[in-house]
Amino acid sequence: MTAPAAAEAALAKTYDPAGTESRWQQAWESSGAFHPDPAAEGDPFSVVIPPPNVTGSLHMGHAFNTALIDTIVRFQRLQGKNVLCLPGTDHASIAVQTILEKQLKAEGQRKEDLGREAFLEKAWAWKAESGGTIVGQLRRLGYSVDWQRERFTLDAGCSTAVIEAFNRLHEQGLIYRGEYLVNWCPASGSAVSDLEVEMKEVDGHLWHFRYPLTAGAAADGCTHLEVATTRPETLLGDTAVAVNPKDPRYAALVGQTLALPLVGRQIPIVADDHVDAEFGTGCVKVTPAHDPNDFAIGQRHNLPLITVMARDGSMNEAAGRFQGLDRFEARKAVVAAMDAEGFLVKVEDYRHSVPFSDRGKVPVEPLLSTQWFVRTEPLAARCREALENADPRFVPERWTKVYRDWLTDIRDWCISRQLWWGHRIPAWFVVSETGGEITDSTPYVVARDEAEARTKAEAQFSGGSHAHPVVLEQDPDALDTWFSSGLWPFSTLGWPGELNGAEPADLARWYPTSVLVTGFDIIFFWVARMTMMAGALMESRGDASAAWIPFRDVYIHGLVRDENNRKMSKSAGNGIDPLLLIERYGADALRFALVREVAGAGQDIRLDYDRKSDTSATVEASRNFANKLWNATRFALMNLGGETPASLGEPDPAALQLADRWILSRLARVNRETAERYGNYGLGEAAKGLYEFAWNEVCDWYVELIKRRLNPGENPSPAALADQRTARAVLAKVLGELLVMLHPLMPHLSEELWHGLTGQPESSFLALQSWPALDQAALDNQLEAQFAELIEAIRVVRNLRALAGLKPSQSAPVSFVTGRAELAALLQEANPDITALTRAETVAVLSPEQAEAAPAAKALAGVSGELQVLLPIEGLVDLDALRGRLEKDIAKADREINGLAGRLANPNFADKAPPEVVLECKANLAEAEAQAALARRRLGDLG
RNA sequence: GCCCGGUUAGCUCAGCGGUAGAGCGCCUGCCUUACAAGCAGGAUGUCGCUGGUUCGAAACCGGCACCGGGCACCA
Repeated sequence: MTAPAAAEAALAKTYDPAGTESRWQQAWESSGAFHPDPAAEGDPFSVVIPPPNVTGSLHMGHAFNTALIDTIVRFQRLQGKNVLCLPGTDHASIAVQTILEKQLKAEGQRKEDLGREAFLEKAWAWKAESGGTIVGQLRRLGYSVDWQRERFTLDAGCSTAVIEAFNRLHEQGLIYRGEYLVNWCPASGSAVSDLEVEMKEVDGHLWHFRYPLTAGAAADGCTHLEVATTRPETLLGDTAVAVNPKDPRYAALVGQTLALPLVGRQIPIVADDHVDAEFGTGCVKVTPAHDPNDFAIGQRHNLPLITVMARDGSMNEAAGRFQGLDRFEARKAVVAAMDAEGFLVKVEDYRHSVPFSDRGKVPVEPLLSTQWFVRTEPLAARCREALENADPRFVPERWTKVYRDWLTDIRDWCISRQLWWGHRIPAWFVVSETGGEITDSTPYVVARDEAEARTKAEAQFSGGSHAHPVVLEQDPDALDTWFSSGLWPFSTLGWPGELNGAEPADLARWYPTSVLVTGFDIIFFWVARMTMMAGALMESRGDASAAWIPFRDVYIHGLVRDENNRKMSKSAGNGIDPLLLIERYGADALRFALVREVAGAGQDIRLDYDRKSDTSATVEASRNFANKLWNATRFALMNLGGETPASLGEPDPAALQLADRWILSRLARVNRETAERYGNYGLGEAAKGLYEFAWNEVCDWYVELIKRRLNPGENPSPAALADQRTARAVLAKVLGELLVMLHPLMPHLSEELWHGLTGQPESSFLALQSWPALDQAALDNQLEAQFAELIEAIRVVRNLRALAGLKPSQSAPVSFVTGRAELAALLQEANPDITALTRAETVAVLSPEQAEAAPAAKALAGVSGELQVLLPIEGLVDLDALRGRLEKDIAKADREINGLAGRLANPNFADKAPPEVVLECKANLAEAEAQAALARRRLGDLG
């Protein structure tokens, strides 16, 4: 019993993806199909996936990203490349810690109650659960990644990489520690980077205050300056008022002092260009410790920094009587006090933007704090240089500018976070120097481990002797998640490897990676961080940017939006669980739907979805396509007589019929186009092209055309049997190659059907086959054009039959009239096909002369080009419908004649347009005129 | 304020110099032995507005309008 016969018996009428998908997922994984050997043959092709955060479960955006990456890597595998697709997850320091703290809070606890160690245990437990869910979801999508190489940004290997990277950057002076104004998130109790701050428009107020001059009154009688602020509580930390140096109103006052209300401090009036004389009163209160612009003014004028707020967002001792109040209460209290003491001039409603913390969802507080920073400009400069060689190459190209602009005028990156979950900073404070405590002035050493830190510290602080043992304490802070994510393309490949050893095999083989596929929303967070890190750390690979840049291409895709065009996100609560759609329609259907929607260059995709029923018409359409392929294969299995593409062999070119040559030409063309599209990130076009070829050409026409040949009936002649074999061979070839081409998009279904069709054992995989060779010789433009005419002719007949109200089962005679010998020959050759596809009683092909000579019977008539189609079925004809049809034809031809004639009548057209365009235009005009004339005559015949 | 997308059939989108397209939805007729998750046929558009370039513009250039996004930000 052959495999196909078994499959035939097993094939149900409709495709049921559930069992099929899990079966192949297990077979691929257990066989190690996607576990490549770095020593294996084939050009390397590698992708590291964007590691999803272990913050819960995957959403549709991940499914989209997965569908794109998997399509690409599966295609490259079919191209014979040595493909590595490496999976993993991200520890998402701040996001996960926020979730855990929220959980603790619900239980009435704080993390401090647990202690660091117990808290981290909880975090690892969370990671195990969420990571497991995510990995399960990725498997359900059929992701052809190497699970044996799965990584986590906080695993041992990544930790080694992070420590090494931190040390090297520190040694190169690219990491420093210092006190600066940072974005402080009171909700998470940590500093955050500029990228984690989001400006939001809020309705607030602009309070106008009067600050009195210390000197009483100036020469012009002025006794005070008026300032306006949106943040009254910060006035407690004011150390100056600034005016524009060119502002004549205040020129005389610069250098004088003001008495700061409520506080009484004397503060100077300074002149600074930052101040816009046109805005408000032209006077700005300056709070260097609580505002980035004021900080800069303070630097320029050497102003003191007075911090009036604590890290939890409450006012500190410097705030005097306001100490202990939360910042928002303090705001009210300060305003009330100012009003009471007569300093409040007025309050205006004012809409302005306020920086919010992405995670904490509260306004961030610019706060003076000692933190670790990465000096970004030298790293960015190296990346900008690389960009001159198009490293990396962005697809679509327009993202290059976004990336370059961000790398220009970049600010230093604050990398320390006051968090526990994450990579602990590999710096040790020599607390024995500062009385056992970490203060801003405690010296520190950066090292790879505590032993190395001790050696370094002893060398520095105890003269190398053990007489005065140093006491070390590791920095309690953790690193920004993106620090470890920034190392992802090489930390996952084994970097840094053994000390002084050769490069790890994976790194040597697969670095740089071939392409990074990700959404535009993390170009700054992630893409640029990776290129900057690589620029500093991959120096051993040489100076040429192509050697160290972590990916040759960056394929940027859009976001998945919901049915209301909103970005799908967990917080908005409008996410769609991919598993729901997978369960309903299958992973292949979901993947195909997502890729098919992507066609445009990186546009967002809108996935239609009915939340009441959990259905999606888009995904359903793809499911239907899967079912179509299923049935096409089922048809083949029922008609190949137990043979396979291999046993049938290549069809004999001499035996090919018209339809065979046509479909083989189309197959070759689709092969060429599809390979090109897959290779150029034209994934949506590849999907659409295959969909149309499979459904509209193979199923609708080719299969219908060969049914007759596949079933030669009782006692077939040897010629009929030979022709049956030819049709079988072509069908098997077309279907077999189509399945290979579809495999990157619909891996499970194609794998299943390919096994059914080829009878290959379970241990052999379509996923590891070769892309079908392109049959150049089969390409035939002229044939494809002719065949399109034949299809059109058949359509006209069908249309006329529909007009006549003929039942599909009723047969009717058909006549074609054409003056073109080639077309006549084609129609003759296709006579049996036409008969079959139009239920023709007889098919006659006549020249115009012959038609003229014959007595003009009442007939349905239609035209296609200059071809006339006649259905002489007097009596059955609905004359009005027929007239309507002819009038429509005439109107259409007339419109065309008008347009074409008008164009030809324009002397400029004949002079300036290319000759072939003019000729084509004339030909089209002649045809349209002939068509109109024919239709008019037929209309006249009807009386 | 600066930058980037988008505006084409009821919906979702392709087309990006030579006579307007697909899928879904809609209408009509069909259970034709692969598939009703199907087959055949059909209807549907001042291609946002406005100038210009061109023999010819949905497409190229300018302006405008509206929608979406990013960056910066004046207290």
